[in-house]
Amino acid sequence: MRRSQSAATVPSLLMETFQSLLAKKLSDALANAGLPDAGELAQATDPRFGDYQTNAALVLAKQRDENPRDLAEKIVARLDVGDLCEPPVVAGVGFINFTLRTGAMAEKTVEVLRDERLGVAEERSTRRIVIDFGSPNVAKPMHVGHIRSTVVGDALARIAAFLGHEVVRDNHIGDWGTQFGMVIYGWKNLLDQQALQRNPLAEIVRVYKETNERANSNPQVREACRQELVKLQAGDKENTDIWNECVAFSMQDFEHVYKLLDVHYDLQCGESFYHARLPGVVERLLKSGIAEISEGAVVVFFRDNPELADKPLIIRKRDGGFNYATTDLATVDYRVNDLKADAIWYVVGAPQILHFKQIFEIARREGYAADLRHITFGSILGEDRKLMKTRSGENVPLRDLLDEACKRARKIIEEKNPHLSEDDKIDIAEKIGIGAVKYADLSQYRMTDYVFSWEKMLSLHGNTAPYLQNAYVRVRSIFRKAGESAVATPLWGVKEETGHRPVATELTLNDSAEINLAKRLCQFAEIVPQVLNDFRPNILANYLFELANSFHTFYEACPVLKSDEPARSSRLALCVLTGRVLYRGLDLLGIKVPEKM
RNA sequence: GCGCCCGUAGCUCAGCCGGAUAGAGCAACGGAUUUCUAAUCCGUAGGUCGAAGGUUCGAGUCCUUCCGGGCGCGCCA
Repeated sequence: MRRSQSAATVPSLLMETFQSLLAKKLSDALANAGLPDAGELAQATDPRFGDYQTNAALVLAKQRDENPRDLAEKIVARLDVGDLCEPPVVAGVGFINFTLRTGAMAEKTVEVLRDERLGVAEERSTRRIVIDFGSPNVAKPMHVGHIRSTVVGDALARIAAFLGHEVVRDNHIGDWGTQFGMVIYGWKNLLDQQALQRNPLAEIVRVYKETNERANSNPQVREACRQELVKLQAGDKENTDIWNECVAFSMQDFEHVYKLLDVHYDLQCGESFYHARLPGVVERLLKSGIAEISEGAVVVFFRDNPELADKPLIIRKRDGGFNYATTDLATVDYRVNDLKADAIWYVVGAPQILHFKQIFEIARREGYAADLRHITFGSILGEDRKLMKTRSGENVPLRDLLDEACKRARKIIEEKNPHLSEDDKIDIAEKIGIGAVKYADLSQYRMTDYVFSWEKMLSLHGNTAPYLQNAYVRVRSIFRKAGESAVATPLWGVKEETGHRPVATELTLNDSAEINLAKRLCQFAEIVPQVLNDFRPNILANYLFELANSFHTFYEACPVLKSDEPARSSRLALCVLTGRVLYRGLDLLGIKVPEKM
């Protein structure tokens, strides 16, 4: 039935959204009419149908083989919603439409304004969720391929945490692959110490690539690399030291990027962390009969699962080595048994769907109860609609990409607002540039491949970060202009997100732009929990875009500081709340706002 | 061969569990600036939702087949 009444989303605070209030009233009316709960109560699909609608009568009519409009009338007769909306009307084939009273909106807006959480309730049943995202590889620079995982994973983590879940952000770094044989061989034979001093990671990448080329054409080199890997895995001192240094250099590069992106991890348990646990995993699976020996390797078959029947999974190679799958199984075990995770979310690209199906299926057979989710996403494409690469056909380093974003943002700032101070320009360029890159990812459904375009993501028009940031800047500008006079009593104990306190105890909404804006502001609390429904940050992004749009319309139509009371105070309050919702909403997406731009 | 994902306006994309006459932005065209940032707003135009069947009160959404694109399928990660 209605999402707003499902166990996961019942508000635990006193404050409730219009949606949940109306859902309850509908539920009461249905009970009153001797009918079971049915259908859903949702925001209206079109303004012509009012603000909320329900299809309860349609669903019930089908179940009971009755006339939907008659049923709708029956339900409407028992609906007691006079405090919230105009009399509900039956429309179309049997929808019931609700139009909020302006007074109710004004009251609700004040409630939201008073609430530190902007009306967003914490989930009733919270869980410990390990979120696996980012996962760069050591000895390779982070590139565009990592950005979606990092940005989407971080946003989901922020949102889940805000909703009250206990979130563990885990960076599953690729620090133990077979590539290390080549890295170590290269380190020993090809390393240029001076180059290493200048740019460590670049030098490591260089020797890795060169070794790779040699290994491809020379079997002796390939064998030498394999030997280095064997030594490393056996704990050889020299190779372990080299490995440690490579990891440290790589981490420096990651940290630089994470600082720019404002991404933080609670845990960075890379693949090497699980190394010692791998034999145990294989033993356990063999013992339980889930795995078996086949052609010298240890393999899990899924014979009773039609989808996986012809897709076995190797967990120990014929040569005795372990692989990616073994590590992932050890990781599940650690997260469930040691970290006590109720859920694990893997924010990993779509190509690995099969792999995670296999892993999850094995976890299920082993009896792990945790809720395992593979949150997939599509690729970032270049203007040619092919996987985004540099001109020479290589992956685009993330550092370079982010630097260019800031550079381009800076250029626009120079054009639009040259009188800003140098410090401001640097700060704003970073917020706009990074924000634009992140928002481009988050504003789109994660499964769609999308075309990367500087021009589009940095545009001030349309669904972009700068457009949203500009709405916030306009709010701030009003308050800068207003100065202290706008900051009056009573104080509402609101956490300082914008630095300004509201100035009215009640709102008078007259202009349609004011009403629209207030309505949007009340919807924030209805939108945020929906994101986790199907892991879609773009739902929040789209909402914020519409909010910014409503605010810009309001801004054009309704002078704030120049208007007379009570409109002035009301409008100031709308501005405060818009600023706070934008700030908080963008923060949940991991995007910062500048004060000026 | 088998499996997964995608196909919506000229372009980039929304449209979650099936809801009413399919929506934005860009580009195009026409307006608005004695102003709290025009870095904006208002308006016009633009569609057989890849194709064909099916399920039902109702399908962009679910099922089947086909077409087109991407990805994946025993010792890489």
